[in-house]
Amino acid sequence: MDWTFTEDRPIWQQLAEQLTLRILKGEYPSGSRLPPVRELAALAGVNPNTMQRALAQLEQDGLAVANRTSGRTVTEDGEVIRRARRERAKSAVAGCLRILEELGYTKADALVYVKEELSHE
Amino acid sequence: MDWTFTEDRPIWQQLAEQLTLRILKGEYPSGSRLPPVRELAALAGVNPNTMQRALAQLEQDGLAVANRTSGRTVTEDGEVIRRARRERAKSAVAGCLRILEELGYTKADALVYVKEELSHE
DNA sequence: ATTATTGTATTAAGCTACTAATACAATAAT
DNA sequence: ATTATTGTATTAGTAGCTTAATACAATAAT
Repeated sequence: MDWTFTEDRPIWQQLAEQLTLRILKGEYPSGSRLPPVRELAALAGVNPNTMQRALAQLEQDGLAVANRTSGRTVTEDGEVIRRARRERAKSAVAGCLRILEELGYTKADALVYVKEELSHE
Repeated sequence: MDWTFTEDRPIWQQLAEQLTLRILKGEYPSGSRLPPVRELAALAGVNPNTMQRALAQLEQDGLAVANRTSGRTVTEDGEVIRRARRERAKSAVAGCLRILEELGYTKADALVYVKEELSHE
């Protein structure tokens, strides 16, 4: 992954999202140790404080646990991760369907549209 | 509509999106006159400048046209509106599918998921 | 015991973005 | 000609973000 950011939102939010994605993808498996804050910050090219802010978000989400001096690990609760995965997928689909509905697409229309997009992708 | 905002993004962006949606839905038809900046601002409960900023975005998108003292109208180019509709729908679907793919869903999985969401909605 | 590592907290500075208040400019209405 | 309406521009204040520099706390490693 490449740690690229857009300018329309705080970097720490984008960092949190990308870190979360890596966990959900299994790149940082449940129970595994995350690199130190300073190292992650260097990798992403941001200030350690900014990375710290992002990691604090992950902890609030229950995805990571900080252990004083032995670093920080991904939660060992696999269910938390699976739930996060489901929620992310569900909100993505729901958000998409909401927009299509707002635009006046019927459910049937929406499905056809999704199929179409899938076909020529 | 209710002009509600979240705190994670600039209000003017949210205003622009909601105004755009109204146009795409036909609430403000092609060629029709939009309420004055100050009136829209009052309706939405924001500062006129903030609304002005949102309207500037609509003009940049080609959806609205400002006429010095005779107010501001929705573009008369229906094609621009239809294109905006398509783009909005397409990006919604594409964004959703991108997220599902990132999470490891296959295309078949994604379709099943969408169907499921549609069924119990 | 000492040292190195790691997470956390604090303070400050620079910068940008958002919002607000107000003034200005142009023209339609009278 | 005057007035009211409308879009636009200017200025300023506030808040948040990012970075930076340090310092502290806890504990694993030696």
